[in-house]
Amino acid sequence: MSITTQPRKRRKEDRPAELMTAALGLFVEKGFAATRLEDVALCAGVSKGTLYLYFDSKEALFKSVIQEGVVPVLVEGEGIAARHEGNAFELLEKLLANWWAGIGETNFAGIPKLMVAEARNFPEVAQFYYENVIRRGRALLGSALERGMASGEFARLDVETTIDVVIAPVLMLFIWRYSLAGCQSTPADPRQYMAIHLSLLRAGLKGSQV
Amino acid sequence: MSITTQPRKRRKEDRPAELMTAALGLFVEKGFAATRLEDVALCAGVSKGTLYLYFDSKEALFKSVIQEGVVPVLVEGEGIAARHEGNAFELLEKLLANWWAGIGETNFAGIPKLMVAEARNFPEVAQFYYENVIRRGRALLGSALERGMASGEFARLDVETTIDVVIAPVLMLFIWRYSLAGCQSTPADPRQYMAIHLSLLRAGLKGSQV
Amino acid sequence: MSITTQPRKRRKEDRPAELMTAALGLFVEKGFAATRLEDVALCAGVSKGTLYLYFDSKEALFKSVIQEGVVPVLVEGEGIAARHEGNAFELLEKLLANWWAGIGETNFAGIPKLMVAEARNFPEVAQFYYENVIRRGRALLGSALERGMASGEFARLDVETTIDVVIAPVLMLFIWRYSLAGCQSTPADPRQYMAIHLSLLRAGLKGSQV
Amino acid sequence: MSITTQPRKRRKEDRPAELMTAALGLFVEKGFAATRLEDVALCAGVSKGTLYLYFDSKEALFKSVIQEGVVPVLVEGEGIAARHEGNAFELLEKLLANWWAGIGETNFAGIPKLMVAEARNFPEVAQFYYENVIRRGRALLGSALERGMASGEFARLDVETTIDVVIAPVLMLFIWRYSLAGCQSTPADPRQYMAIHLSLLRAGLKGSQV
DNA sequence: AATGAATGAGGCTTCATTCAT
DNA sequence: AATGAATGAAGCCTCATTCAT
Repeated sequence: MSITTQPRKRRKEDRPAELMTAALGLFVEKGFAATRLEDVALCAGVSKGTLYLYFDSKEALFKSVIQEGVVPVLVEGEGIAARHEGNAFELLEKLLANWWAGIGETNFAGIPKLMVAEARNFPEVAQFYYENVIRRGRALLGSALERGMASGEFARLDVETTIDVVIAPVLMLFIWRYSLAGCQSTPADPRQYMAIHLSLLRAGLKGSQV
Repeated sequence: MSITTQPRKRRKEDRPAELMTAALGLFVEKGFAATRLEDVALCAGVSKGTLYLYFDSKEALFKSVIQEGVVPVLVEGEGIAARHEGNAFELLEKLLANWWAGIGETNFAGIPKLMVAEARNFPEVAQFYYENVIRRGRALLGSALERGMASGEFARLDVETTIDVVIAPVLMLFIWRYSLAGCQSTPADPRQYMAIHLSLLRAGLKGSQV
Repeated sequence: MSITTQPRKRRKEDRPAELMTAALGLFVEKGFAATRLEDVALCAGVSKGTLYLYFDSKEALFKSVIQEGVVPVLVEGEGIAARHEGNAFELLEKLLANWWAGIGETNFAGIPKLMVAEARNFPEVAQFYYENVIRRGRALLGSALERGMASGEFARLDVETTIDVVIAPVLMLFIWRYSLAGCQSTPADPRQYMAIHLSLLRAGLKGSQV
Repeated sequence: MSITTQPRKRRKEDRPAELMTAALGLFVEKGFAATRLEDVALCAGVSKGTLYLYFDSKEALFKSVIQEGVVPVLVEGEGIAARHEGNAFELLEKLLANWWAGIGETNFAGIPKLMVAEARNFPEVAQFYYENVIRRGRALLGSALERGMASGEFARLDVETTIDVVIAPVLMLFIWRYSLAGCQSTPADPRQYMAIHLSLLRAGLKGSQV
């Protein structure tokens, strides 16, 4: 009939996402252990018990947050790579920009910090994250680097390690934002940070020919 | 006069350091919240109560671990910079190599991960860390970059942001080691990682003249 | 007119009985506290909320299970006693056999265990059970014993206490079945158990004359 | 020095026993689920946390209560049987009297009720109880019965089942005391109850010869 | 009549902290 | 200085109960 939001029915379907959003916000803010489920519930506007209608335990909630939160972001990047036709460095730029834009505006940007902090306490989750996010993201970057090396646009370097070096400053950008940002220890202007990172890469990766 | 001189006396003086070493190991392994003081004590071979003879609280222990653990490392770097006479990039190389060598072999390398994970839960400690480690380390790097820019060896870039970009891969190297290393998601060969980082920097920072 | 007459209507009237049957099964299996209403509902094929349409609370359900479940069984025994014409021991045999047969095949046999376990937590229910089941059952047995003592068939013993002794092995038979039966700690052959009990009674109760 | 009870040291050794005594009292009174650890602690004069210095969990406490509480009682009985020289029925009398006296004065008498109520919820404990208490107790009784049957003092009956019948009234005596005693549904005079039980047995077991 | 999502009180358990020895 | 038994606040989790649909 009207737009009035059948509050009951709609809730049922949206609840898990609402809860995971609330949980993500607190997990990236305080870490897993220091986050109280009561606060997650409060933050989502429900009671403590409601969490257990959708998640078996605090740990299960944590896993879900990680597992649901990050995979979609990579799909977009894979699409960009598939459609790209210009040179390799332009692809790199696009990928990094997209990654930064797509994640950087949301709390998903806090997941790297969260994984870094909790990987050892949740080996299963770390394994999942490695298989489904890290490995896939690296493959994406690696294909761009190899494209450039094949065409002579980039110098020949060890690809795997170059991926590490290329990706590290972007990860740190996100990590800083969720850790020491309060101490003004973070790049004041992320755009400039990315620009310099890319300018270093442009010159640093350059191969023998154009 | 044997080598085992006054084992008692020595013990007493070493206690705080022993406790901090044990604590560091567990903190960087499991994080602050997930570390139990009982395990710290066990690890140091003392009883739980003994910890409180030397530290007022778990948080005080944490602060001490951070505060005592990292400052000394910087002094060495400052000495290197003061004595250096070659070109700026060689200084950069020395500083990064020294930092990596001096910290990389010990659990101090886990402190960046620890700070990243706990900065928001312990703003005071983060502030201390920022003032005494980050700011000082950045000043060190910044002076090397400025030296190179002044001489025309490096291109002119925003110094503060360039520091971020230069330092990020080194920080990530340490962070990886204490988080996802178990998933083989860490650079297999740190030396090569550092080499590529430096090679990218060498070309990327290069200014108009030598 | 088929046999499946008005399935709706019938359902409605049977609900309480269905729920009580489900509850009895779980109560005698796990005890009152360890039985979850959700499981009772599941077991009866309804939702949790439906239970509250018929019973005010878990305790009310418990009371109903006890109260509805056992009284009918005694009526039959009272009828047997009223109609009996032979000697006292034959009546005893009939009563015990009937009791065992009438209860032993259903989950009602679990009620003694249930009452034993929960009597102290639910004094009201215990009181009800005592007034309506125990007292009545004892009166039945007592009249048989007194009949035998009056005729000289049985020796003169304290009637109340003799009732206890006569009834205890039968109660234990039921209790065992619902507790340690899994450990093969229960009489393997209830029929033989009852036979021996009766044979001991026959000789033990015997008075000066037949 | 003096009798003054080094409260600290002595405590350490006595605590488990104190806690188990308190727990036994509440378990037999209210059952496992309905007993709150806070009450156990209160009852033992300690705090909630102290329980966990000695027992891993509520269930572990339960197991300990059962396991520590009952075995010693059987040893005495086995000694009596070994030393007995009279006829079989006198041995039976001694065993039952000893069992009743040794257990009947303490809360251990509540353990049969406890096991009956919880056996299905704690199969491990039930198994332990069966192996270490029931089986052993039955062996004891069985040897007395067999001695009597061999000498012709007792009639030949199925031994295992006869054990059940002999033991059931004693078990019920204890069970009653911890369940429906409040309803005056328990034998008013346990001594008379035992006397009648034994008198029924004496006549009922009697064999062809004396 | 029936549902099942939501609630929140209550219990088990952990662990930083204290203190008598 | 050192111990380790004891504490109790705090958090996770369960489940009887409610109520809008």
